[in-house]
Order: sequence, then structure tokens, then C-alpha cells
Amino acid sequence: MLSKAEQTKQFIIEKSAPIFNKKGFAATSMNDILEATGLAKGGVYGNFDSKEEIALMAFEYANERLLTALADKIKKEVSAQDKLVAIFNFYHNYSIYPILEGGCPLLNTAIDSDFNFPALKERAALALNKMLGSLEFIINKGIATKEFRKKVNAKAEANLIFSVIEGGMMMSRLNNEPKYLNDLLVYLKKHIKSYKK
Amino acid sequence: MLSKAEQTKQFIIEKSAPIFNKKGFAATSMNDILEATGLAKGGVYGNFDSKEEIALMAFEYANERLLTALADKIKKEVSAQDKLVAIFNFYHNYSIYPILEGGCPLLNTAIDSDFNFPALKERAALALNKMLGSLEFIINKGIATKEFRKKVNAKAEANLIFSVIEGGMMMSRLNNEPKYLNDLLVYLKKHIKSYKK
DNA sequence: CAATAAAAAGACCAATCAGTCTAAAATTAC
DNA sequence: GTAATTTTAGACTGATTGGTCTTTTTATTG
Repeated sequence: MLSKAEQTKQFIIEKSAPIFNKKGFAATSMNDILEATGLAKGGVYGNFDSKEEIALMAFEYANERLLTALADKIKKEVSAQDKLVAIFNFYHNYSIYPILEGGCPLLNTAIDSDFNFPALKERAALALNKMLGSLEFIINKGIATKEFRKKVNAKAEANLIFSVIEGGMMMSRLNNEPKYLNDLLVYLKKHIKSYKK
Repeated sequence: MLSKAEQTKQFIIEKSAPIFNKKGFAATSMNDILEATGLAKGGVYGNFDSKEEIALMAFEYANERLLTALADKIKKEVSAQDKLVAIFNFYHNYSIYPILEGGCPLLNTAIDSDFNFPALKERAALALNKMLGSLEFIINKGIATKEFRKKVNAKAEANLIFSVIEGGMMMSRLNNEPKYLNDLLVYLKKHIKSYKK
């Protein structure tokens, strides 16, 4: 059973994560967090040392939420192609219906932390590389089971897929128009067919 | 001839643009701008109404700098393919040697302005669509001159190219490693060969 | 239920925020 | 070169920032 403090800590993280994801670190004030949680200063600073610490844990929480939801979709599929398609479907309409308010925590945090918050940037980089590694792993497994051609460059394809998704995310969000990302997901679905023999 | 005020205004924009590009709007303080320009409050507020106004004009300046540098490279080439390759070469090592300190103003501003600064988001969206339009125009011209196959979807390809570039930019910056974007540019060079008959 | 320990409230703090205003300085026009 | 005008300096303001500390409240334990 979680102690009261642990419950409150988790509660603060869950309430502040969407705020940081939407507004970024600098534009999010402690007051925003107090309002969102309904707590007073003592309630927050009794559980966290600083705004930085909350932001770090909020990012980890946001990223875990995304990874869990994504893993759920992937593990239902057997073939490498179906797993990749499941990922693409996961991102369908993501720009308007994200797992966490504010869009993709990875993209947002990457830009937000750069030049401002090295510790957070490090965590975001770890999250990015975990994501790229997962994609690479799926493709490599497809190669190992002879589903995909041997000459497919798993690492390069993982980078391509994720750059298209994140670039499409940026365009869709900036234009308030999910079509940009969605169309790119359709392209990716076609593209991975070229992996097949 | 520019009046003293107009000179100062331009000077403030040029000095503050890299700061906004690096740190974003909220994390950039007026003090940062005073330090960078060596001016006092009166010198800045005599030329601008608010920090918002400076940020807006700084973005326009940053974007123009990028477009001008890019246009220089493009116009030297004749064929559509060479123009596209020139764009890809332009972005080679861009994550570490950007036109303006801080990376791609479009990507940075897109994320930074979202939920925080609607007027700036609008300008960034205009800049994005201008960029996508230029890419589409080049591809369409390639089709018109029979350099590219008629069935190439110019709009879709423009979106793909730019999403790969911006997604690759994010990955390269987050990992402090130009290779991510550079490898994707190599991929794009190969990819556009498929436009040819 | 009582005693103890843990957690939260909220007044308070110094620092910093964006922005104002008047006086001084620099530019411009004649 | 001087008078009129524009531009800039910098002290100042009120609001807000992140964070502290004591007091009060709430959990927890026996």
C-alpha cells in the first residue's frame, strides 16, 4: 500500500505532466501546478525538492504512459509487419488525440530542454534511443524470421520511420490538421512492404 | 538610409533572434536581450511595445535568413533533382552548424509557440506552408518538364521530405549527433531518384 | 482511542519578471 | 552650428517567480 506521501507524489506528477507537456518547463509555473493539484506550496514542496524534479518525473511518467499504450498494441501482433503497422495505427490522429495532452512528450521535451535543461534533455535522449531501439529490434526480428529481406538496414529504417512520425507530428500540430501525419503513416505502411521479399 | 531607430530595431532583432531560437519565448528574459544588445530598457522599449513583438519579428528574421540561404543554393541548380539535392546538402550538418544558433527556427517555434503564443504559432505555420509549397513547386516543375514521372504526388512527397528533415533534425539535436539527420539526407537523395522515369 | 509521526497549509521571502516614465544624450533638420 | 526632435539611459513599479518555514492538520501506529 502506498503511503499518503507516495500517493500525493504520484498525484502531483499525473496532474503536472500534461501541463509541462503543453507549455514546456519555463512557461509552467509552480502556481499552475498548485492550481491543477489543488494543493498548497507545502503539499508540493514536501514531496519534491524543486520544479526541476517535478518536470523530470513528469516526463518519465509521460513517456511511460506512451510506451505502455504502444506496447499494448504491438504485443497483440505476431509478424514484424503487423507490429510496425500497429505502431503506425497508434499514431493515427495522434496530433489531436494524444495519449497525454500536449502531443508527443518526446518531441516537445527535445525542443524544450535544448539549451535550457540538460538533465531533462538527457532523459529525453534516452527515451528517443529506446524508441529507436525498439523499432530496430522489430525489424531485425522480421529479418531473422525471414519475413523481411536480409539487406534491409534495420537501424536506418528505424530512424527513417521515427523521423517521419515526429516530423509529421510537428506539421500536423502546427497546422492543426491531423492529415499531415496521417498521410505519412499511410506512406509508411506502403514503404515497409518493400522490406518483404 | 535607415534612421537611427530603424537601425537599432534591426540590431535588437538580430541579437535577440538566436536567443529566442535557443531558449524559446518563456525562457528568454528581457534581461537576456538587454545583455545581448548592450542597451538599456529605454533603448528596447522605445523601439518595441513588448517582448512578444520582438519574438515575432525575431522569428520572421530567422526564417528569412534561412529561406535566403536556402534559395541561394536552389537557384544555382537547373534541374528539379539538382534543386532537391541542393536542399538536402543545405541541411547536411545543419544540427551542428545551423544558419542561426539554436537549430531550425521552424521546428523550435512550432513546439515553443504551441499552447503558449497563438500569434507566433500562426506565423510559424505560414512559414511551414511556404516551405512545403516551395518543395511541391520544385517537384511539380520536375513533372512538367518530364524530368519526373507524372504519377509522382508532389504534395505528398514534399510533406515526406520535410517531415524526414525535421524529424531527423530533432533526433540529431537531441543526441548531439549530426549523423541521424545526415543519414536521412542520403536516404532522401536515393529516394528522389525513384521520381525519375 | 491516544500518542506520535508525517504531511500539508499558507504566510512569507528575496529575486526576477515585463514594462513605465522622466531626464539626459544623441541625432536630425535647418 | 544650433534648435528641435528623436532616441536611449536607468531608476522605478507592481506583479510574479521559485522556494522556505512554522503552524496546523491529517495519517499512522500501538
